[in-house]
Amino acid sequence: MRVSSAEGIVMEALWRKAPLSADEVAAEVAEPQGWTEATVKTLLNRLLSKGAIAAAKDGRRYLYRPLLAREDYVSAESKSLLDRLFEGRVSSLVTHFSEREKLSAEEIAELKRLIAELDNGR
Amino acid sequence: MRVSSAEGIVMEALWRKAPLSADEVAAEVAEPQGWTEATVKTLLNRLLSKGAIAAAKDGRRYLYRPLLAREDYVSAESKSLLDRLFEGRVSSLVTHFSEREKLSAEEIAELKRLIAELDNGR
DNA sequence: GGACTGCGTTTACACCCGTAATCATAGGCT
DNA sequence: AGCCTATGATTACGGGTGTAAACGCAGTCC
Repeated sequence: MRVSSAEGIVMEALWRKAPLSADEVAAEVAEPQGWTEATVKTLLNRLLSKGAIAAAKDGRRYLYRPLLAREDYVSAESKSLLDRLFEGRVSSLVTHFSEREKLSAEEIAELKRLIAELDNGR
Repeated sequence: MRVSSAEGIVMEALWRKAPLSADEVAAEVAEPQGWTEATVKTLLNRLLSKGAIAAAKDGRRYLYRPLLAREDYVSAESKSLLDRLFEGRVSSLVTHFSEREKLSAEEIAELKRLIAELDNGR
């Protein structure tokens, strides 16, 4: 079940807060994306067909909530990137970033902290 | 200039070795992808139109070579993923992987080595 | 020299995606 | 009761993508 990039924006809104009505989702994403409410409705419906979200009747309207977990989505997306471009190795990606994008001192410190933690977790 | 995922496969072949004839590219990618040679030709042509590769006449045929650098492609793709899913932070991605995908001891060691290096590069 | 063949070029086509507008329907307002 | 309105459902439409087949042309082999 593939979630497209525009759909991903809608999912993010529902991951932040759910359930939401179509209106509320639109309030979250339409303006920043430059979308009309119609567009948001289309995306909600596509997500429904894909089974990525569910809708529960609430009076005259529906409240939507995610079925797909953000963690699973993030995992799938990032695993796919890693596999396609970095032989599946996180360290290759980190190397790439350190060489090309320059990591901030703060990022480096954070990474260091992380690794230390991992390392003594064994 | 957006390179689609199927096109990316073709680019990878050319990044490994170039220049190559259409035939040679097909020899590299058609079988593993389950593509016919026609498909490979289409992809080469789309990449040509997009300016991602160049073709130089070699007798009766062309030899193709990348114009887009792999590094630039990889940067764009990974930056976009990081921004969409990890607030642009490499450390968030590493955290995610350490929690969800379990990093191998070897990966951890490699990361450690990397960080140490970065860290004393200042 | 005419048929075959290897290549590049054109055309095809269905499906997904971004982006909406339009339609239908059920309540609410007057 | 009839009309406005909110809201979901249906339809639209151009462009990109995956996947190819068909076409055209320049050499190559009888």
